[in-house]
Amino acid sequence: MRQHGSASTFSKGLQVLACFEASQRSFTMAEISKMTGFDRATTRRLCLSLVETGFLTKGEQGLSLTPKILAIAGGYLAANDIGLSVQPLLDQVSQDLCAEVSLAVRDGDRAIYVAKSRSGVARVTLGFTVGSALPLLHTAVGRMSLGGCAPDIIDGIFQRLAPVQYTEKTETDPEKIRADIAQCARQCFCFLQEEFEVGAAAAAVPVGMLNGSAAVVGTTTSLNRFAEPEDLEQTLDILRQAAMSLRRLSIFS
Amino acid sequence: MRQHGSASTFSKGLQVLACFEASQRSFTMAEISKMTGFDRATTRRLCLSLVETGFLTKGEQGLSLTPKILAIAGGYLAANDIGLSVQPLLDQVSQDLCAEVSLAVRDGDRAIYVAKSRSGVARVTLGFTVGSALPLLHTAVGRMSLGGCAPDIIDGIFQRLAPVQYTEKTETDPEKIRADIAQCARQCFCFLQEEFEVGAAAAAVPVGMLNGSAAVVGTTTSLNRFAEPEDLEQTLDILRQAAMSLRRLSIFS
DNA sequence: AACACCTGTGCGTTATTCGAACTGTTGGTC
DNA sequence: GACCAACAGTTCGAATAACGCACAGGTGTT
Repeated sequence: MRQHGSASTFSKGLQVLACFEASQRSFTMAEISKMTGFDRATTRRLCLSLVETGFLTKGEQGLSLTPKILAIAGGYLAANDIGLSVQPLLDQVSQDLCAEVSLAVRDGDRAIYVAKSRSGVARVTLGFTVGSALPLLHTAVGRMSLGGCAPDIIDGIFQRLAPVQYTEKTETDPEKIRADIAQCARQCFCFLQEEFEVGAAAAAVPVGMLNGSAAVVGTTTSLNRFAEPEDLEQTLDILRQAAMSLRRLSIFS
Repeated sequence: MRQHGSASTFSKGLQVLACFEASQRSFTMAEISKMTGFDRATTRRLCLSLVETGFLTKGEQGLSLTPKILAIAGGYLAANDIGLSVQPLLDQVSQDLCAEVSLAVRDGDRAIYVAKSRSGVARVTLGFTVGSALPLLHTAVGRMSLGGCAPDIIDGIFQRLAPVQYTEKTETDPEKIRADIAQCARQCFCFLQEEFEVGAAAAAVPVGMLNGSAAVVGTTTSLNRFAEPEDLEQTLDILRQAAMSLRRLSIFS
């Protein structure tokens, strides 16, 4: 049931567009019809509109996104001054840490990377980019972004999201995850090992709010990077300084 | 007049969404109505749909994009394997060049950055990010992406686009720009100084086609970086090697 | 040949959308 | 305080865009 006064056909169309978040090279109209639950003819009309307006291209394998969607994403990044103020800072931090560093924000039931830097000397990459969506419950940036949320928000998230077993080390007990989120909030950092990717460790610290979304800065690297206890402290120190520098930018509140 | 069998309301809505490419922090419905030419009530309904579906948020200053659009852009990047295969390569090249390096593709009447790397030691950044849209006629990546286009495509572009005076050094004579595009095609590189940004020089070389769009790899740096004639040759050599490595990836054809 | 899957098309029906007109709020100026 | 500009919210009758069912065709596989 849509709110009075909006456009239901447009809303349906946006659901079709959102199907392309899945990292699939191309989709058939039949697949999209199944994903959205819309009638085949409805799906076809909406897909044709996306092709006409330049958001999709129609190839032999099916429908694919064009770079046009990137241009709108670029509008979000420019509006939030990511390129001029956040990126150079992350580039410096990545150099200091010799690891991938990212700024992520919570968007509904996931965390999304809005900036990312990886110096040439960093060895590990999981292939994430600006725009990558990460699970809230199983990543350092995800849990840290929940750290400042009201209990009813957290309750809602646990109602909608079931824990997922990404690796053998993934914690899947909801109560333990909740407790860890609360601890992250108290200690102002999150550190996870191999919960989301085998062989990978991740740390995150809170930054503040970016245009209404909780923002955190984090790093992902290989496990052996944290062989000594003081390795984590050193990393967190650098991330905290990064967060402090980020907070000085006018885009955070 | 829409093609038979597509959805005009959805197409209108997508025009509203496309307004947010402009790097403005927020927009009023009145501004969007002016930008699109739609009736105020129509604009309002379409905007409400974007808010309901989570693409926009409504704040005191007006409507702003949420990170949701980034997630779809992330789908494009993941579908094209940008994070796992292109980005590490650009990171390495950026380290080698000590400069910002980007992969751009032509999308209609502009070039869009799909990947970008800037090592911590690079001094210059213009603040562009993945998603930044650059003019075709006045940037190295833009002109180089036109290098492989058929004459009718180039004719169409010159019919739709008038040259713009970005700096005192910007070439605005269409015939001279055409001649330069042709020369870029012959010599397989483009090098421009201060045509788009004062104090900046840019070089680009072609890569191939990425999902139907012409892709080029380029670098932007300060003018004094090319004080000696052999400086450009060295940069082009590195970019050409990068292009060769990129072409080995299965995503280019 | 049969089957599964995907796509394209026509058309009667109706739900959605449109846009004009009216109303309300806010901030700035005099 | 009055007035104005700009923006936003709402209603509703009319028109049309969109829906979805049914039919038809193409392609690849067995």
